[in-house]
Amino acid sequence: MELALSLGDTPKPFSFFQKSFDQKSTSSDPLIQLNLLPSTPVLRPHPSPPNLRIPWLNDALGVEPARMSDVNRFRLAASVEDNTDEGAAASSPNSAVSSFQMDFSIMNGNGNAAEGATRNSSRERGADSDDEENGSTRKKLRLSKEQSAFLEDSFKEHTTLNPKQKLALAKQLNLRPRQVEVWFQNRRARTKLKQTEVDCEYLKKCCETLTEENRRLQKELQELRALKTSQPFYMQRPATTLTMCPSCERVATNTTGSGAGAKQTASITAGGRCEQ
DNA sequence: CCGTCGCGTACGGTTACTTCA
DNA sequence: GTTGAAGTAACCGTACGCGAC
Repeated sequence: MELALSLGDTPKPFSFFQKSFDQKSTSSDPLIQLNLLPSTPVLRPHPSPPNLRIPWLNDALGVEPARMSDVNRFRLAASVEDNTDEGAAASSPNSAVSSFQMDFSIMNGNGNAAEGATRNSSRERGADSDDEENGSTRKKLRLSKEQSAFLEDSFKEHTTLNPKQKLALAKQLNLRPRQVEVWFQNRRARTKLKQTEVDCEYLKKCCETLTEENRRLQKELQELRALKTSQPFYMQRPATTLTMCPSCERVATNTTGSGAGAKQTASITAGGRCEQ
């Protein structure tokens, strides 16, 4: 039995980010890709919102910037300074995303406007009262489906982010770089957890197979012993040895003569292979 | 060349919050 | 309306790599 772990398509080159970011590539990132998810085309339109703009991609494609009307946009003004926690790189004039805006208004899960409003309000609350106010309480805001989907897409491209990529993503999704960072950390953890579950399942199957094989061998051994006791004339026959065939792993007799006993199992040739 | 210091980041573990049945 | 489980954003402590000194 062979159970190969194939958890996704072959690792793709990091074309997505690499295009616009430093061509020299921050090679400090080991490219280990665990694709547990079904393989998906890199530039598929779904589930990314239609007017979600990938700056380094859309710039190349000549796509118009989208307007942003999601509650998260309220963070935008602040987020520019907000990037204080990650340095000022985000406000770099060379940043490909400096003028980027996005529109999350079309989304909000399940098409449920009320739920969306609720989510948004809670998110807005969290966002508005973010780190500035009381740094003591932990705020947890739910990422929108579109934000999550976009992060997922990015994750499929690369499971780790260099600072530029992080800033760009943060800006694009109107999140703090720290949020993007945390999301990727958690996502890697989830991937690893899933991988562990898959491994466990595989080992479990292996265990079952070995148990079954053991049962079969025990039974075979028992039969051979029974055969031996029921046919005492064996003792008078020339010496017979039991040999395991290396190719088919079946027990075979290696006897110097022929007889009733030899019919029960295969015989081993000089080359050590059985002849069945 | 070697030690160490600071910085950034990844990771494992945990907590706190949200959602849903 | 309440509750428990599941999912996940956020945090903490630690380890490691890397460049500067």
